[in-house]
Amino acid sequence: MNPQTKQDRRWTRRKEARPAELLSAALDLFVERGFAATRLDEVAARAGVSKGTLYLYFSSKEELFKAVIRSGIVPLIERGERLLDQHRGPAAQLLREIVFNWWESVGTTKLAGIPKLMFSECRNFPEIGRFYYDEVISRGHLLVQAVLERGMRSGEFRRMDANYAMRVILAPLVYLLLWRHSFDFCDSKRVDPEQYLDQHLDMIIHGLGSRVGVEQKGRVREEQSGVVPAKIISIEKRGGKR
Amino acid sequence: MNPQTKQDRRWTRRKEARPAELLSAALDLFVERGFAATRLDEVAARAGVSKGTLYLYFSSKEELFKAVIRSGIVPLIERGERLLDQHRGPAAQLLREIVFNWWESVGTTKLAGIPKLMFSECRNFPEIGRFYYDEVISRGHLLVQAVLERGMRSGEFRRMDANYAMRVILAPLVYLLLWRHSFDFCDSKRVDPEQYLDQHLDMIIHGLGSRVGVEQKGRVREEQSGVVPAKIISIEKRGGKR
Amino acid sequence: MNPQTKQDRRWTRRKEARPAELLSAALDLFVERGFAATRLDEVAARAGVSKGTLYLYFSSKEELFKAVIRSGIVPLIERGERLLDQHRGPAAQLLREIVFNWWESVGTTKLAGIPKLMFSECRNFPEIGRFYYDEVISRGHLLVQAVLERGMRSGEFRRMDANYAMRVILAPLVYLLLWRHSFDFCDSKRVDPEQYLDQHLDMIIHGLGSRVGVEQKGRVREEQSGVVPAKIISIEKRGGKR
Amino acid sequence: MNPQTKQDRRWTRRKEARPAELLSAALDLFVERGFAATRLDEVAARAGVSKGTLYLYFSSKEELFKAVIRSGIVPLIERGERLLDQHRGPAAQLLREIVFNWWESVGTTKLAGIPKLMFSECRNFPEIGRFYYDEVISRGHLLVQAVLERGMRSGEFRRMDANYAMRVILAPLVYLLLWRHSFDFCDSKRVDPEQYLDQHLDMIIHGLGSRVGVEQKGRVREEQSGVVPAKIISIEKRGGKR
DNA sequence: TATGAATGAGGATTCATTCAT
DNA sequence: TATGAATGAATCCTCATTCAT
Repeated sequence: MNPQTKQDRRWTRRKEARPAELLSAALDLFVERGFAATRLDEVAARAGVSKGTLYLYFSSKEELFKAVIRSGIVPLIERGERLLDQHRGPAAQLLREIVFNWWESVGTTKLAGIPKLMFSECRNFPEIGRFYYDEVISRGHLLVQAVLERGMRSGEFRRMDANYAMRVILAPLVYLLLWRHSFDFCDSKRVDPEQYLDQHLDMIIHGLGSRVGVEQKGRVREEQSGVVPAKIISIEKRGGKR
Repeated sequence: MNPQTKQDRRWTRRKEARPAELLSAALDLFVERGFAATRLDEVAARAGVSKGTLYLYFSSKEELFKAVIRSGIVPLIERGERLLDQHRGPAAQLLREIVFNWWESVGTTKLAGIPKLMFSECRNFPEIGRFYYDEVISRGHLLVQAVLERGMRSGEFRRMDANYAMRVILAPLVYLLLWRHSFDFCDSKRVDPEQYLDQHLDMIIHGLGSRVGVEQKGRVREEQSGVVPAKIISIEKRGGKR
Repeated sequence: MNPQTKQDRRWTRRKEARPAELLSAALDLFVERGFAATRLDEVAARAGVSKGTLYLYFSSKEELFKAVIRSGIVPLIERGERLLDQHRGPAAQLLREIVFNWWESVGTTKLAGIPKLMFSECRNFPEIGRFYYDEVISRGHLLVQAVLERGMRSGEFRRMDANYAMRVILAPLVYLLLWRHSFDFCDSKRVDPEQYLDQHLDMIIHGLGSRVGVEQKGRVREEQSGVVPAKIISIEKRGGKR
Repeated sequence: MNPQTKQDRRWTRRKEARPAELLSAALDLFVERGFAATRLDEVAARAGVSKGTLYLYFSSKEELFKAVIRSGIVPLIERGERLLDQHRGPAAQLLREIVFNWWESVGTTKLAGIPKLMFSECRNFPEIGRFYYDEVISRGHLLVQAVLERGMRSGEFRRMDANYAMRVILAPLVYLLLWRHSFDFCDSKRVDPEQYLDQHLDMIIHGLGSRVGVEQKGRVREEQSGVVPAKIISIEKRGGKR
């Protein structure tokens, strides 16, 4: 490999790498500041190029924004969908796998900022919002709902409205990402994401209630004795109000 | 009382209402568009005054923003705290009460937009973020944590890390507000908030697991003895990775 | 008249005068430099306001341009059309009147720059070009054509293609304006517009031909007999080429 | 001659043609859009080269502009001057010949766009304007003036101020070019240039007046003897105003 | 207190020009 | 010689802020 070739390659790589570098810088700043408050100067500076260069690759700030979103979502859901197809075994296990898989492939990467960004901006860019909804959110919804339905069919989970249950289950996952890109910096108690996810899964599967006693069903923890009349832990729905 | 007086009074009322009208208009727009993308022109127009008038009440856009946040949070938590103090009975009941109370007093009002706003902007206004964290979030955290701890002390709830459990419980509540101010408009399935909250409370208390069989169900943790057919619903933690 | 009133009036006048001042400044610069090379800063500065003020009255550079053209053409042709309606007497006289009237009301004012501007820019702003064509040029054409036809009907002018004749007659008039806004500054010989117009009218009416013959004078119509020693001044058309 | 050589030759020809191709493309665009609104990108694209290549031949946009003008004017006038030298016969004939010659050699080529360009830009590039004035305009002026003077000396034309007459005669010629590069596209009536030029020459030579009477030919002016129904066609100068 | 005209700093975007290949 | 990626000065336009009335 002669120097010429090396040069070429570096130059070429450069050119091919540019869009990705720019998208990365833009993602950071959009997530941090929001669309409007992000200056293209800064994006360019962070990517190590001049302002003008940006326009060689993206024709406007809004196009850059769209590209950031588009480029960030491609693989997000597919992995989960594959897991759903392949998994044999308890639905709870599948759920756990999906959740931690998602955390690894999304939660620990920069892509984790995209939900924060989309929640902030989807009103200003309804078109992109809808795109994101269709490509990511609704697919995520379907995925979790499918898991729930599988569990209900098998009798592993009790019967419930899968749509609502799905939303309640997803909420803490997405919320984790939102939190980490907003108030986390105020939070005196460092939250360990995996422990948080564990807690979430645990609670979803088992609930809060302690289930001692014979018939009872919960589970028992070391310290807990407790003869608990289970009624106590059921929550009466309030009288029909509203 | 002569007409003049009446005029005066109306005028006065008007004058006194101004800041509130402005704050209301500003809240709407900040929530909808974010801080940067909100124009003071529009705020003024929506409040029915001229742009100049805004500056009689708020010395800058940022001050207006602060005022919006400040004015929006005053009563948010206090009600919950009072409930905590006064409540006697099962913790689950208390939790349910707090949740629906919060929904009524916050979720169904314009104040529901503030969390969306704060999540979007707290990185741009760390000072306000911290203020909001201290005045609202951490108090909410403490409140829920207190409920959990009460439940655990009484044996109604099983033992767990109250900090993590609290976060997992709060997440779907806040998430509901965020959703309603962002992607809700894309959502084909209209989500009924109360049903959603019901589902959330139910799942938190009882978990997903079906309680059909007699003995069935619980689960056992590694260290726990117990002859449990628990495999079915227990979720094995993945091998230590990470 | 109390001071208050005076103040008001000055203020009011100011506000009402602004657009006109801006249009005037813009016309100057557009004529001098063309659309693209005119900076709005300069327009504002020449009008004695800041850049931002411009945008209170015109929403973009192009709108300003349109407004300049529109505001400049209103009265241009009407006077001529009125003359046409009212005039009794020889068509040549009418023509002369129209020409000098036009010179006075347009040629000696800033409006004289508009044709130069439109000739330069009509390709870049075809819509405005067409507007100008419809409102000004075609009306000018019709006006002159009407005069010619009146003269031909009365026998004062000889028969000819009124469309072409009209164009040939108008050309030097418009050209005078174009010249004065372009090369005039290079021209060592100061050209007196009125003398130029005189020469034009004279030549149009009488032609170049010398009147050597004695009695000479009248005129002959094509269909009219007449033994004409016209060869001298007639120009043989070249052999059919093209 | 081996293929290599052939290649070379073609290549060379290519290389030598480059500047001309660039000038041609630049002329088109400068004429169509004006100097400021023409982008070098487009010039290069139209010439089929990259933007960088342009700078191998012209060191700046302004230099390109100058080159366009310079290269476009070389032969414009010379032909007319030669005609003047060689012509024997009536001045009117000479004039006709010059006009149609000019039309053929300039009016029907791309060079016809240059006057439009110069009229638009000469204020922005006074130096080039003066150059153009000296090299083209003033020579054109002298040429026509010479013809007129020859005609006056020979008695073919009547006495008049040759400077003004020259300008009046030239105006419709130049105007034709300007028109064809500006408003022509709006013009519902397609104008045939040759017919236009014919009409122009005819009118200049003979005037508008109908020539009745037998011997006829000229025309009569007030001061001229002759029992003339001249009032009809003479145009009274307006009373001294201005 | 209320207005709204005026301001000008700030940011998106364009494009002539440079330069490494 | 030819390329086209990169640059950054220049310019349009926005909008928070001021201020005379």
